[in-house]
Amino acid sequence: MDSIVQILKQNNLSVTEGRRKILSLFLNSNGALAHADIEKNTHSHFDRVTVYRTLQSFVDKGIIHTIPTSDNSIKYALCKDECGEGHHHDHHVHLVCTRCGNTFCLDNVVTPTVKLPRDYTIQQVEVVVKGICKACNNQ
Amino acid sequence: MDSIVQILKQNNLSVTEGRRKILSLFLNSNGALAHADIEKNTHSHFDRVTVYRTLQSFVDKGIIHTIPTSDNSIKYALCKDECGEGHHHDHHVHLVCTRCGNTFCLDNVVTPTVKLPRDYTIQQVEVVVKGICKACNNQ
DNA sequence: AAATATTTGCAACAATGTTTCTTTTTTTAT
DNA sequence: ATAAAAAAAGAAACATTGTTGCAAATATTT
Repeated sequence: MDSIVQILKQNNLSVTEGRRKILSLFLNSNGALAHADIEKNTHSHFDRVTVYRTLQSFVDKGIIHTIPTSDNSIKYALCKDECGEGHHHDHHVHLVCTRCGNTFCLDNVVTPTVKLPRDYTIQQVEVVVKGICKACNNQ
Repeated sequence: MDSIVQILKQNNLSVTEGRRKILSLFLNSNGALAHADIEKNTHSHFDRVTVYRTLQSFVDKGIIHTIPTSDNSIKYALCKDECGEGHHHDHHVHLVCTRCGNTFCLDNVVTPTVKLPRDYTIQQVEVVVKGICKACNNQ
């Protein structure tokens, strides 16, 4: 069985054309995708609402996660295995390439420990690095 | 001379009612503000466009900086002295309180060093911590 | 293959952000 | 202090992004 179908079934999502297509976009992209990227890649074959709902359900199931940005466009990227429904473990660093504009999850870079004063409680740490990605640096 | 007027003049911005008011909101708020917060605090006394333009000019001049979020609402906070026109040095950590919803710049917490593989270049590191702020923890 | 459950697409709406142009306000120079 | 020049504000129109309710279509279960 197709690994795309497998992922959907494992997460109790019915297998529909839209979900298959959108999930495959994530699997075949090494960078993060925004709603607009998906619209573009599918040539708006799916209703905008469907795309929003699909992304939301993928987030809910822990298949993808959101990446914070400063430019009012939520980006989404595949989660690694440790993520599941209701709990995300995104202990990796995100890189926004200022040359090509793509966003990547640096899965091998561990989020550094942040130490806050005693009267704060840490729940989650997000690190977004702006810089130049591998591909852009090597060209 | 009023410190608000002083800041505006130092940055070659003409002193208008809107800019004075919006800058004072930042000076009197310990957390970050979003466009909507400013609208609320000014009772929409200024045109929406004016607020957008004012925020943009403050960012351009290095008076405030944006904070990345995952929820499509750009937050702005005052910059410390090291920031100037064209270059921001936001080497501090941002805390989003999951209880009160406010966002704070933790100016005394130093951004941890992130080490990337050799073929990446780091330009800026943003750290956003989700957790509980001081005030919420002490109540 | 039929019944049930789920998802999709559509329409309408709400919020957020941008652009152009005219009027008003601020600054500069006299 | 005032007139000229420069800058900013406001208004209108538009673009983009995201949400909700509902009927039609598709997927799953039996």
